[in-house]
Amino acid sequence: MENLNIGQVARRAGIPASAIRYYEESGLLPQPARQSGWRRYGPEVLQQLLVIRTARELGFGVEEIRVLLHGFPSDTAPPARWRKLAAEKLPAIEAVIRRATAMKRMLQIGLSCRCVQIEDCFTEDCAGVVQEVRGDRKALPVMQ
Amino acid sequence: MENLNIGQVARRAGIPASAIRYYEESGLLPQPARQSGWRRYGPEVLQQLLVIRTARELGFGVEEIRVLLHGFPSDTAPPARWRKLAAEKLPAIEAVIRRATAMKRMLQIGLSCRCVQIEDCFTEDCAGVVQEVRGDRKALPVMQ
DNA sequence: ATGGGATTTCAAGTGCACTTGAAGTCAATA
DNA sequence: TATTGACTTCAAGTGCACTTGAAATCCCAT
Repeated sequence: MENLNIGQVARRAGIPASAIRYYEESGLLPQPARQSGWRRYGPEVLQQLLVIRTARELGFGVEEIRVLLHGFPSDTAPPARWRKLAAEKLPAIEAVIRRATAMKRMLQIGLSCRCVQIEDCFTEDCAGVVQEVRGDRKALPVMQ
Repeated sequence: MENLNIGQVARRAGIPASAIRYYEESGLLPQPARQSGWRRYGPEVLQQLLVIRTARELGFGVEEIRVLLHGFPSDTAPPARWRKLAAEKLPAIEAVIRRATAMKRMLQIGLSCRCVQIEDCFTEDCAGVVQEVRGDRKALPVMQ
């Protein structure tokens, strides 16, 4: 009642069991207790999977998440981990926010477009929208 | 002087020539003029690639971008395309913005964490941060 | 006219994040 | 006790977005 097997965890977390095993294999999740071979999870795994899912949906790779959770020397206290992670990741996250906001504006500006052909959107009335939205031409750190 | 071959386009757009060919093959870019086999591009391709790159960096898939640019019946005027795209994509983009903003706050909250072990961040002082940041547990449309 | 670099096509390879399949084991129910 | 469904491992497969390699062709400078 207190412990869950992988199927129950999968259902509650909204993540396939196969992905949970993959996360464990990738070092994102600690190895759970076993009962005659079956994985038994405590409730904290749901919180951990929530963190993992949030980070994945934001575009963090599995390896990056591993570093966040377990990639520091074990004597590194959480505050130091958070500082390092924040220093590394805040710029990328802010770039994501900027670009998504830009894309949103692009769509909204498109709503008032009066072009006759879609090609015109690149050369006429809508021209400048992309530039306006994304002034730079330089590569942005693709957070993917 | 007015027309560019693929290498020059690649350099100016910051996109590998191989990717430009791939975009053409995928129907994102129209087939350019040819001079004895070589692709010759007009300057508008840079604008088009800028749109493509912006969309890609925001997480749109190649197929989605194809639909935006060329996936409508040819008698569909741009305003209708924009409306359809906005209706379909604004929610996803807004979700990205919400989650990225949440992740940013999570990192910032982490900066004031006083946990002794990283596991504590899931159970003690930092607890609730993820929930606070990502109230729901339901699947969000993963925009990748 | 010749060598070097840019380009062509086509097929195959890559990396990530999983997913699927096979063959076997375990737990709960009839 | 027998079946059914959930679970196990391990290897292989998948989908996306490109990238790389090979062999041929083309442009330009010497």
